[in-house]
Amino acid sequence: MNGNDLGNFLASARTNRRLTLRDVERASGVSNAYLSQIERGRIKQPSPIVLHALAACYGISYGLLMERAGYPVPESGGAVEGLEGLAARLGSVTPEEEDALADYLSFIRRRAGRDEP
Amino acid sequence: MNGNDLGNFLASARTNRRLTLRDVERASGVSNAYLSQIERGRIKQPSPIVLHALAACYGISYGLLMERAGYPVPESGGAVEGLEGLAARLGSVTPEEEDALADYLSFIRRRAGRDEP
DNA sequence: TGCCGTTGCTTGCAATTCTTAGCAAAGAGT
DNA sequence: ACTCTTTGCTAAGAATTGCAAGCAACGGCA
Repeated sequence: MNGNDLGNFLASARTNRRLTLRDVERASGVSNAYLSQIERGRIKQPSPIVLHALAACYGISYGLLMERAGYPVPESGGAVEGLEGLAARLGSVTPEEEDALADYLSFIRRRAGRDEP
Repeated sequence: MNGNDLGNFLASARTNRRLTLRDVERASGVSNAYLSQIERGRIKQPSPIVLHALAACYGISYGLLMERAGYPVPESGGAVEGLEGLAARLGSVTPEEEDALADYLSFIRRRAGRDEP
């Protein structure tokens, strides 16, 4: 919809770990109100300090969050951006879930390929 | 004097290159007014985007400027364990596909079990 | 002397970040 | 019904970033 990217990413990272906004507030020090604004796209570029706290809370890469927020990242050329991004977003995945996701992606692409090249 | 560090660093970087504030403005896009404020310590944490532009202008390390500004610097690393297989299977993924996969995983988990993280 | 361009710096001002306080809906327990 | 907690979310404000405009001092040149 909107040019959001970081918000959806952080929202699914949180919900997939089954954490509430206040859980993350206690663990990271970022207020639940502010976190909600980030997830809903009201805040476009949170400070790197906030991103670092959230990365530590979710156990994902700080550099990846920097990239998602639109900040330049020292070393990343963005070559493997898609893979790490998805992995960080989904959290740990069982082999069964892995199979299901792979199948579902194939399904999506097959269906999309009919209307949209 | 102050707890300044970034300002003095940038000021000497500029004067050692015999550049004026307006030279740097033209080369980096950062206004001379704002540059002056940074050098004098009035601005404590410029955006990473500004730091990146200045680093490119002076030919110095962006990560170093981030560090001087008091931002956390992404340490190279940060791999997510257990997801290499999935990432290798799925290949590169568009943001839209990422959203769909994240939603689908939430759907799977909600349906499969309510007791297990 | 007067005039003009350059330099560093300050002054408003708009836009953004981030917090505290609080609201409405949903749920569980009595 | 009622009460209390938890959840996501919003409102209002303080603090900060960043820019356009302008100011005072300096130097060069006729």
